[in-house]
Amino acid sequence: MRKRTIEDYVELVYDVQKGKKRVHTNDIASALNINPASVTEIFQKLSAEGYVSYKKYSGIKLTDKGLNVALKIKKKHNTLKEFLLILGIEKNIAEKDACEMEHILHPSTMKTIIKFVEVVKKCEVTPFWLERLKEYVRTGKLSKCPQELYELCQNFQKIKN
Amino acid sequence: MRKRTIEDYVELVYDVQKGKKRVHTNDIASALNINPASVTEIFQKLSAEGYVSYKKYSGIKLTDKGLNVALKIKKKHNTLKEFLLILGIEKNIAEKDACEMEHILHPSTMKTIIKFVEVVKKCEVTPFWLERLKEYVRTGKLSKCPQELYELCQNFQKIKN
DNA sequence: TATATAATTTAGGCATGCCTAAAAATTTAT
DNA sequence: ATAAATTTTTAGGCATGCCTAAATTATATA
Repeated sequence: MRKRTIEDYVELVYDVQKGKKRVHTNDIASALNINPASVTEIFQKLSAEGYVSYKKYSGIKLTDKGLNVALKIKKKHNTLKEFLLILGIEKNIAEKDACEMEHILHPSTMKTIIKFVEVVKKCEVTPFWLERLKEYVRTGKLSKCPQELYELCQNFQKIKN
Repeated sequence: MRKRTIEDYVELVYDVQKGKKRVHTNDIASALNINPASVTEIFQKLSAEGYVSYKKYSGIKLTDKGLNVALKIKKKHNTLKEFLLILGIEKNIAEKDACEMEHILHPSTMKTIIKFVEVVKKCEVTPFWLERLKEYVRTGKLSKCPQELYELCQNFQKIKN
């Protein structure tokens, strides 16, 4: 796996923190399958960089700074997952890929994807292109674009110019 | 930057190798802005894992195994870049994000994206949803879906069920 | 409240991916 | 063909992200 970033940890701490006062080394260690001793080091780093408040032997708690970072990433994560789900990616895979993508995409790419998701979600019917895509993924066969739709697009294109 | 993978190196070697017999440490070092001494180590590793043939002081050359890996990644890369360009992402950013995504996406996500690109490319007109998305990204305003298109989608949905 | 148990931290170690400086090999120019 | 310049490699170093074992602190129970 790639090197885990501060963001990864902050996000995880956020998730674990729900319904708890403080997050302990073991919580993170078992979530990541790493040694509690390693988590202590992570806590020290997170603390040094101001993402958590840390008191020896009593776990950590996100600071405002940490919380903001966590929320920002959670939002990215959710949007990306929605995006992948829209495309028809299987839930678990969407979850995992979103997890990776959230750290690497350029803000402007992220922005476009946010808009993409919004547009699709505002549709009251499943968009035709999406139906067609999913069918293609499923069957390997790409149905022809119906004449009416084709003409519709052409007309709109003309109007635009 | 994230840790560079074997794949990164193989891909780069492939690019540099074009129109040359062998790839030398300096080629890679200057491309990655790292020290030639570090590249020697990379060459040794690539060689040990069978991606390149390596003879001290005379550079490397991709083996069949290495070439296959390179081609597979190049293909992924191109598809992802096309995908991002379709969504309206700026060229340089699409290039960079594709570079990151190519290493992390699940094969099934990749497969869907390949189909997505194919579908859009087969369209003889710019799909309506795409026009609409781009306008939304540009202006922040999302035009209403025209009644005709809406009805069309509804009809197709009915037919399907 | 004393003690056993569990959680946490410290100390020291290992692999990796990079570095610099110096040694070795190759290439170029005279 | 030899000296000078260039390229490549080796050797040794540093940071980082993990590890284990042992020491320390906290908690639970008798």
